[in-house]
Amino acid sequence: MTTATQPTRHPAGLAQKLADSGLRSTPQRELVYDVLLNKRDHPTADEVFARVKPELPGISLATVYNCLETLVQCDLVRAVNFERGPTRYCPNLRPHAHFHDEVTGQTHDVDLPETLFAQLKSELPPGFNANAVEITFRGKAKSSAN
Amino acid sequence: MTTATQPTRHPAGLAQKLADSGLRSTPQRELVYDVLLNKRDHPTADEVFARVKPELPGISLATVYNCLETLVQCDLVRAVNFERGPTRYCPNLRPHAHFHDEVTGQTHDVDLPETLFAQLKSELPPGFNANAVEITFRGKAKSSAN
DNA sequence: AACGTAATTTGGAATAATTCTAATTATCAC
DNA sequence: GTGATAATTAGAATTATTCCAAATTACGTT
Repeated sequence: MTTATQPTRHPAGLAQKLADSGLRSTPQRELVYDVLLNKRDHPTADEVFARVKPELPGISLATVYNCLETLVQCDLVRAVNFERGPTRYCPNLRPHAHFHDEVTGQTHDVDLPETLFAQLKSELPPGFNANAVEITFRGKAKSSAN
Repeated sequence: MTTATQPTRHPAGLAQKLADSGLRSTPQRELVYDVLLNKRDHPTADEVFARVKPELPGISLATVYNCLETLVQCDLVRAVNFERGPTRYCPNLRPHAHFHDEVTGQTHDVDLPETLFAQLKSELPPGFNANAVEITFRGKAKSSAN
């Protein structure tokens, strides 16, 4: 597999979004972002590292952590945590919840209407002001969904 | 503060619930459970350890972890995770969400109608069968609520 | 094209929370 | 009381992540 054949998937917005935050575009950051866009299975930092290394053999795990953190900071990627497991990364920016399959260990996105998030926030007692809501399901999915 | 004055808060159900699971009642387990019932501020294992040690100076941190795990197994306590922070423990068994105050770091229970949990589950695409839903809010609370 | 400055990357050490292990101790049924 | 089994203990080990200081790279200016 050569580098030339794969489309550059990131919407070119990367360099722009980075610049907006006063950050530079680097091969490492672009590649990490590409990897997240191209296989949206909520990989861990280790998994991203493994996917990125063949393309950029010199990259270090610390850099993968740095890049992921940067992408989260720029609102290009979301960090997803489930119980005490390693943090997973998700380039889906639409409002959605996560479904953790107890059998396969896989994580699936579940798109939800924004009204539902709003409704949830409205259930908060007075004085509580939420700027984020996270919803996580745990259970079994019928074979290979998503 | 002496030991004698505090009421034994656990509903005596502890020994029973433990027995139901083929487990034994021990001073360590009772004390850990008491501590959770008496100050419901979602303590970490370390915090539970600190609260328990004055009463039972010989107790070890490993035992606190073991006891907490046991209580979770018996459905007397729920483990609560927020991002990568240490696991917190919550004896509130009613259906509820958690609100993490970004300013104080405190965690508050937010009771929610069961209908809401049901409604959420009904939003899942066909083939997804959830047996648990977790809802977490992040934001600011007006001073000392809860 | 070379330069200086600052951001970024790197490898390895350090940290934090938790789990594991092997030995000791406590509990319950008889 | 005694013995089989479960629970506790102290410390080592593990896992995911962050920190650090040094080396590299990129960018804007000449």
